[in-house]
Amino acid sequence: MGTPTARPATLDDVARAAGVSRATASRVLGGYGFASADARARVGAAADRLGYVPDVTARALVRGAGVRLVVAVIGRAGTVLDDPYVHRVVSAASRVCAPHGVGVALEWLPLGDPSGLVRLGADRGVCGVILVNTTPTALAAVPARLRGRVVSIGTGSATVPSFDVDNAAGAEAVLRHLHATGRRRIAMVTGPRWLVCAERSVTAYRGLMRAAGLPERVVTGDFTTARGGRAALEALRRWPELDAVYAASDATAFGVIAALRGRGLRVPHDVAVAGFDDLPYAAVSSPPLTTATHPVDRIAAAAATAVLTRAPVAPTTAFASTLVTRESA
Amino acid sequence: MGTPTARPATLDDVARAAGVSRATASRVLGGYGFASADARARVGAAADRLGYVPDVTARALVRGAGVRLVVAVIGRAGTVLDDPYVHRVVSAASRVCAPHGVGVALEWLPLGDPSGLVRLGADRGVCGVILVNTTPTALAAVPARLRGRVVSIGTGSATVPSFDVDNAAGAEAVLRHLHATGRRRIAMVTGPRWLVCAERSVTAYRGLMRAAGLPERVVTGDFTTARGGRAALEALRRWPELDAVYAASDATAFGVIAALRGRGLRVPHDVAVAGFDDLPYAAVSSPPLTTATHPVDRIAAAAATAVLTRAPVAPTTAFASTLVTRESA
DNA sequence: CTGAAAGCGCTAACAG
DNA sequence: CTGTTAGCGCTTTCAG
Repeated sequence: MGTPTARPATLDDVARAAGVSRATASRVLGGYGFASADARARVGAAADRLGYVPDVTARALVRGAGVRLVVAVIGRAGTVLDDPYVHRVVSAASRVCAPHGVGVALEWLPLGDPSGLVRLGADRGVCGVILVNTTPTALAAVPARLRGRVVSIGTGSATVPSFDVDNAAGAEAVLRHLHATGRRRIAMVTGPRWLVCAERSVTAYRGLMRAAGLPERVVTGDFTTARGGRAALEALRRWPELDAVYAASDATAFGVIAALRGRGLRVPHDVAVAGFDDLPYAAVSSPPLTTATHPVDRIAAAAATAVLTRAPVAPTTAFASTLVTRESA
Repeated sequence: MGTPTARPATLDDVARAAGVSRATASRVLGGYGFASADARARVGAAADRLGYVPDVTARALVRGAGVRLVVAVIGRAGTVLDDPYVHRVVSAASRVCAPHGVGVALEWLPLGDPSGLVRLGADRGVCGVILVNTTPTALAAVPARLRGRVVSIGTGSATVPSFDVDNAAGAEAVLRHLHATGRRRIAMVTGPRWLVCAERSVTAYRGLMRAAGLPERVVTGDFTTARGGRAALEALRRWPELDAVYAASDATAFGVIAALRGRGLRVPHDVAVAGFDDLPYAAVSSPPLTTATHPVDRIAAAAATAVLTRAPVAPTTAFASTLVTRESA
C-alpha cells in the first residue's frame, strides 16, 4: 500500500529508494535483461513499499503499443451492440485486458461500410481489434497496419485468425435430438443471412433434413427475440403442421416460444423448440430451454489473449458445442 | 484517409505539412488558445489529408489524464459482472468514452473488501471510476486521489456524486397499479438487502402496504432469475393465498413467473407479477412483463460524462422511472 | 551487470 | 497570434 503520497510513485522514486538507476529498476520490474540478485531484491522491496504501479500510458507510449482493445461488431444497425452475446464478449475481453492495464471499447461497424477499420488502424491508442460477426467485406477492409493485431470471432481470413464455436456440430447435435425424440416437421429460424458463420448451421440443417428425407423449412431471423417471434408466426402460417422449431439463437427461441404460446400452442407438447447459445437465462426460462452451448467467454478470452500477446496463433481455433437438453424439446 | 504511410501521421507531420510549428498545430487541433483563420485552415487541411488521429496515449501522458474508465461493481461474487444491468452500464459508458479515446474496464469489488479502490487510485492509467451497487463501506474507501473522478450509480456521498433512478417512485407506480387492478395480497421479492439504493423500493413497498392496511410480505432476492424463482416458492409456502408479486428487478420477475407456472399458477390470472427495469426482453417475454423503466443507459452516460469532463455536478441526479403496463399484471 | 542519454507524441508555459 | 522550450514516465540502445 505504501505511504499515501499525494502522487503515485514513479519508477524514478523506486529507483532512488532502491539506490539504483532507473534503467536497472525498469529491467527488474519489466522482467527483461539481467540484474544482480541484490538489485532485484532491493528494487522489488522498494516497489511494493511505495505501492508502485507502472504507468501503462507511458509504457504504451514508448512501446507504441496502444492502450485499448476495440471490440468491433458488424451489423445492420447500431443496436447490435445491445446483444447479450456482445456483452459476454466484452466482459471476457475486459477480464483478460485488465491485468495489462488495457481498456475495452465497443464499436459498431455498419454492415457494408467497414471504413471504420481504417480509422482504427490510424489510431495509435488502439492496441488491437476483435471483430465480431465478421463478413468477407470487413475482412478485406482490414488495413495492413492492423495486421497481427486483429482477430475474428466468426470467420477469418489469411491475415485474420478466427476463433469460433463449431456451429455445424452444435446444430447437428440439437437436430439429432429433435429427430430422436420423434419430431419430423422441423423448421429452422436462422440468424442474419449475411453472416457467414451463421450459415454453417443452416447448411447443417439442410444437410440433415435431406439425409433424413424430411422437408426443409427455413425462415430468416436475425438473432433477436422480436424477430424470432415474427419468424415463428410466419413459419406457422406456411407450415401449420409444424412439430418443432430449431432457432439459431436462444434469444430467437424465446421469441418463438412466446409467439407459439400466443397462438395457443403448448411447448414442447405441440411444438418442441430448441435454441443455440445456452444463455444463463435458458436454464430458468419457462419452459427451460433445450439448446447447445456456445462458450463465448472462452472464445473471447482466447481472442483477446491472442491480440494482447501477439503470439502466433493457428488460423482457426474451433470451440466445441455440446447439447443441453431441458424441457422445451 | 490519406496516403497509407507505414506509420500513422504525428502532430509533427501535420505541422510540417501545414508550415506551422507543432504548438500551433496542437492549439488548432485541440481547440484551445488562439490561431489565425489562415493557420486554422492550413492545419485542418493537412490533418485530414494525412488522416491524422491524435495519439490519446501521448496526450494522456502529458496531461496525467489516464486512459481507461473503470466500472467497478460491488457484489458478493464475481458473477455480478454477468448481470445484464452491468452490461448496459458498460455499453453506455463505452459509447461516451470512445470519442475521447478512453477504454472501459470492468472490475469486481468484493462486498466488504473495497481495497481494490486503493489500487485504482494508484494506477495512473485510470482516468476515473464508476461505482455500481455502492455500499457505505465502498464509499468510505474511496481514496483521496480519486476525488472528483469517481461517481456512483446508486447512493453517493459528500465526495462521490450519485446518479440513480428514482427507485421509490418507480416502486410506487407499480404497486399502485397492482392495487388499482384489485390485488390485495401482494408480496415483494427484494434485491440484495445490503444494497442501500435497493432498500428504497422496500421502504416504498412497506409504506404503501401499511397505508392501504394490507399485510407486508417480504422475501429476499438478489436480482437474479434463479433466486427469484426460489423466492417465489418461499412466498407461496408462507402465503399460499398470494395474488400478486412485485419483484425488484425484471430478471427476478422472470424467475418468479417460471416458478409460479411450475406450480400450476397462471400469470396474471391467478397471480399478477410485476418487475422493475424494463429490460428489452420484458416486452417480448411470455407473458409480456409489466414493469417500471430504469433508464440505465442515460444514467450511465451521464455518469461517464461527469467523470470524463470533470465538470462539477450536483451531489445527486435522479432519473425518473415510469410504469409500463403489459400483460403480466 | 549497470548507468547515462535519447527519445515515444503531445501539451503548456513563456517569450517573442 | 506564433514559435521555443521543457517535460509527462517509461524503455532501450550504448558505453562503461
